[in-house]
Amino acid sequence: MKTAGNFSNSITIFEVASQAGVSNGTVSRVLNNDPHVKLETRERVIQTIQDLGYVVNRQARSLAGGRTQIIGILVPDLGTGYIGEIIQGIDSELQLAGYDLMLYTTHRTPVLEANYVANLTQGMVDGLILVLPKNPEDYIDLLKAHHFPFVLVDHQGSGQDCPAVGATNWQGAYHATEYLVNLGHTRIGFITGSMDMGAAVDRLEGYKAALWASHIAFRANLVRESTFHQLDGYNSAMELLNQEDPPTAIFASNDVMALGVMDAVRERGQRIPEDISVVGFDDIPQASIVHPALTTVRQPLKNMGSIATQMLLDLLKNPDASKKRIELPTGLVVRDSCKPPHS
Amino acid sequence: MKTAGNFSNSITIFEVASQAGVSNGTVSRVLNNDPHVKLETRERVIQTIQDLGYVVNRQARSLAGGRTQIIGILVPDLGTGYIGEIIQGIDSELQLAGYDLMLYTTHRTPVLEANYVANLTQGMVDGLILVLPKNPEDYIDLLKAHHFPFVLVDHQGSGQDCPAVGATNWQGAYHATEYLVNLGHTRIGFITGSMDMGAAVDRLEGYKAALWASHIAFRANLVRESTFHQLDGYNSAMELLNQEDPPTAIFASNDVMALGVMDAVRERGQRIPEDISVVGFDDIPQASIVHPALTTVRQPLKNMGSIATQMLLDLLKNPDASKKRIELPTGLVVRDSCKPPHS
DNA sequence: TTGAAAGCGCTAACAA
DNA sequence: TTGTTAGCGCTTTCAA
Repeated sequence: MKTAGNFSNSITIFEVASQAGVSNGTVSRVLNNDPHVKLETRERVIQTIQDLGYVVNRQARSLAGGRTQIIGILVPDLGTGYIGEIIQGIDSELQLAGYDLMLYTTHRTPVLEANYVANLTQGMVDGLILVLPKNPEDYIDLLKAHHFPFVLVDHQGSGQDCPAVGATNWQGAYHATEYLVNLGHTRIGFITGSMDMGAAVDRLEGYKAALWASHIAFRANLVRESTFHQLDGYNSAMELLNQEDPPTAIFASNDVMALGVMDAVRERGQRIPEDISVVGFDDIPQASIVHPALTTVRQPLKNMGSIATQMLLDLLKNPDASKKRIELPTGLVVRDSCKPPHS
Repeated sequence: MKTAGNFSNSITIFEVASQAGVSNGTVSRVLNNDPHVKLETRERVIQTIQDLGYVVNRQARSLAGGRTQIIGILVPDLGTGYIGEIIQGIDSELQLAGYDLMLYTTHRTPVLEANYVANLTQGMVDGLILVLPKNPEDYIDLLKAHHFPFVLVDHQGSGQDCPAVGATNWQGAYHATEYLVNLGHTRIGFITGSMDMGAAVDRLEGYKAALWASHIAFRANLVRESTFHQLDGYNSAMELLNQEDPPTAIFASNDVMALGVMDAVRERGQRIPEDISVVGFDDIPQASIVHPALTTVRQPLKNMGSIATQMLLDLLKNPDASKKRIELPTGLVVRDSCKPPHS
């Protein structure tokens, strides 16, 4: 069955060749920047290409062993602005380099993730960007063994030594906690993310370290293990605030949970920041929109996306490029959700 | 140059054929659900496919005139949750049907848009979903002439008679305005979207109709032409509120602008909803998060995405399927941003 | 510096 | 019902 859709009038490399009075091989060389073409010939071919409005057929190129000029990207989902920001960074960089983007959502299903990886690497894409992969161990070895170019975004590669870009989670949490301490808070609640993710662990450690540096004793009852989701942020905050001697400030491991915390505080009839200070992590678009605007640790999400892409494109050009992990600095964005505690 | 990345051990249709003791043609038939295969043979082939872990090479299939099982989707950008919601609907439906998704962002550049369309239709994808296209006139005729399957999302095809899914903009605006009128408002400000988009026009008309039905005179000075962006929503609101005899309620043509309106109201030291009521349009995720939660007209974005996808897949199966426009109902979501005007 | 030609893995027409 | 084979449009050797 012939594809219903193909535009039939697409012109091929052979038409270009005959128009320009050369062979298809020469056109191909021009297309691929092969230096073995006389300048004059090259120019004539390029002119013909433009005149005819020729565009390469990527399936054919790929099939013949070339590249697809497609980068695959695996994301857990698209629900939060968080992922959207990262994709934007990836997308703009790819567009600059003339690559296309194939998007896969795994919905946090490890099986899907592994399947996609297997499929994509069969020639569907030239490289892979894995955003917040769930079980990278399952296939990273495979990817490495086959020298398939890939970059991880925002995953703490535990021991796995491979190209990745992340943010300085530990430092970010440290600074935010320090900021609250400097405001005068001593009972600072902390809500963790999913502790199976390295980023969540690092943020907790940053919090602990800042307390320690300020000679404030760590109190386990001020910490709640949670999941990065809004409702769990809400519930954790409720638990934190309902105990005797409750915290005067709450630091949530991401903005989405901080939003949940704000709901909880309001529902208890308390005010932000007068009664309770709230800090988040990520700086998603909503953070500046909520009222009061949320003080949070900024992750340079768009940057993380574009830098990961640059790393990948480098890897594509030069497979032996150094494959190191890059940590982008986080920064505290002070808005309106924190104040000194009232005695 | 051989692709650096391809997993080299990928097995072909010929290996499957020889393992199963049939010809490649038969395997191909099984792969494409051709009925002309003996049941027994089919089962044997399927078994071998599974045993060998064979997956089709889509470039080859496409090149040979088959389908790619890839759907292209063109979106203006990824900045707002709005587009993300639509993509989610598309994506989940595609995943169900075993299609892959190729994502293109046009950044509202008509040139890019037209280029992409031309490229994609050269066999790169089986069908196209155009989300909020900017200048569809440029290529819709082309697509139609070549019988290339496509669906428009949320664009008012002005006269163009082609498959599309949108929402009932007129009705939504009518209801929201009516709601404000019923609360007792008579001076209702309105901020339009980009008037080159059909949806913006329809919303304005809905607003006018509701006023008319309530015997409230339309006043041009209560309307500001704007662009769907937050900052313009803010500026328009400022203008609206700074005139004498200002509105007691403002209806913005989308949520993002409504957020801008809220900023403006607050900056003027007024309260929402006590002093000024605010209504938006879309029901993006932020709408329920802001404080006070925004009363808005819900567009079933995710649904629009999935229904558009279903239409496209239908079109793929049956190119003669009816190509009509579908309007999904909008609904008013009442939250906390409106109150009767205080005398 | 160029041309000729052999595939890449698949589909689909044509035979058998 | 099945096998055979000619492409699809390109890249890339191998010769010239």
